[in-house]
Amino acid sequence: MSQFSLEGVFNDYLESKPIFKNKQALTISYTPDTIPHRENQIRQLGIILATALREQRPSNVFIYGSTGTGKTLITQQVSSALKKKAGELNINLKILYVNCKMKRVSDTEYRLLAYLCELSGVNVAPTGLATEQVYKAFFDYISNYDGVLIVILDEIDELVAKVGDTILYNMTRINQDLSKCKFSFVGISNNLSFSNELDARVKSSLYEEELIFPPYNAVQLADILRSRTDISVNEGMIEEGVIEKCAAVSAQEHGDARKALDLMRVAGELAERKSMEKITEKLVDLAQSRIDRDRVFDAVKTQPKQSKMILYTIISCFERESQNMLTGDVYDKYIGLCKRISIKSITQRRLSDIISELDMLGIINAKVISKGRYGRTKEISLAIPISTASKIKNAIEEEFSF
DNA sequence: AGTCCACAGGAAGGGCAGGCGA
DNA sequence: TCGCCTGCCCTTCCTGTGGACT
Repeated sequence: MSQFSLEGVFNDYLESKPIFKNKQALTISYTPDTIPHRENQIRQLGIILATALREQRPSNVFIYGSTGTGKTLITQQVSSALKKKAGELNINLKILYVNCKMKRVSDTEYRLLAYLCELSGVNVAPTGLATEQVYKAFFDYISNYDGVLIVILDEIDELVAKVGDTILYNMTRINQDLSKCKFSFVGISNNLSFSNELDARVKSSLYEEELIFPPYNAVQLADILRSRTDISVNEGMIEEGVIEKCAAVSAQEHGDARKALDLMRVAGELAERKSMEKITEKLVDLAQSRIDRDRVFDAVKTQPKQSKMILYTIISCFERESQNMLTGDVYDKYIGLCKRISIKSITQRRLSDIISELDMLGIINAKVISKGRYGRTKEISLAIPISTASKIKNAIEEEFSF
């Protein structure tokens, strides 16, 4: 048996030249001092919100642009600058930021209101009360607040998809009953056609001002990457062409700066792990498949048991036959599996919903097709490489030990 | 042109768990 | 402890549908 030496692993690591000097600067939680190619948006948002510095109500703003175009970053930067200035001028300004995509924050109207109450320092039970009561608690707080209050709802499209737009309607009406508080509202959305889904009344009040964040192109992404790698990666650790490659890959994915930063960070981590001297283009490829795989694993992990069983069924069939399946086929196979391992099965109606959910997560592709006389159904295929799918299948097998 | 299949997917509601106030 | 509320996962019942077949 060969002798494994942990001491050796540590020494190798310590002897190799570190790739990063400040890895944090390549994560989304990092707020840089300057944001390249967004000067215009920063100025526009600043002008709109500056009204607060005269203790007047800023217009409601709606911001939209694809993922990783700097919407959140810029909104946060402008808000903190505004708060600082308001502090200097002794102006009462409160900004409540909510990311509607966060689980257990805005899955329901109730939870969002409870979260807003929590941010405002109002004590509200996380469940158990009538929604009306939580509305009242929040509105009471606002009516008594003497100053400017700005609520920022990030990923507002997710909120509306989950709970509808009633809550937005109620929020936009708040101002009519306020005397002391100046209340305004910033909505941020990834979905460019989001406004079409809104009630006309909500739209007219929410869209007092509109800001658009166009996707970054490859050249701009390379600039952003350079400014971040300057502070995060040690000099000479990036092979020529790597920054351009990360930028090009991300530019193809709707000009997503977040993706570019992730690629660079993961490629750097891989280089450190492999004790390599530089981040190479090959590592960027590897990083990309690693990121895709992790995303899928995380999505599957949080699914309920029956979703996992259905995904298991689909993957098993693909391993055997590697051809597209129909809803009916999946259901038959799923029932067979449930019988074999003696678990309770769900109905085909529910299975149909779960298939749509797995489709939305990007794990499978489910397309509604008509086979004429032979009915309408969904054609299902895997949206991830079969090697990743097999790993997921093994993880599910282990979890339920069958 | 009408029929018919195999579902899709909306609506309503059941059952259970978790959490709260009285 | 009890009643009440919400969230989640699920069922039942139902209507709608695209296009091959007759």
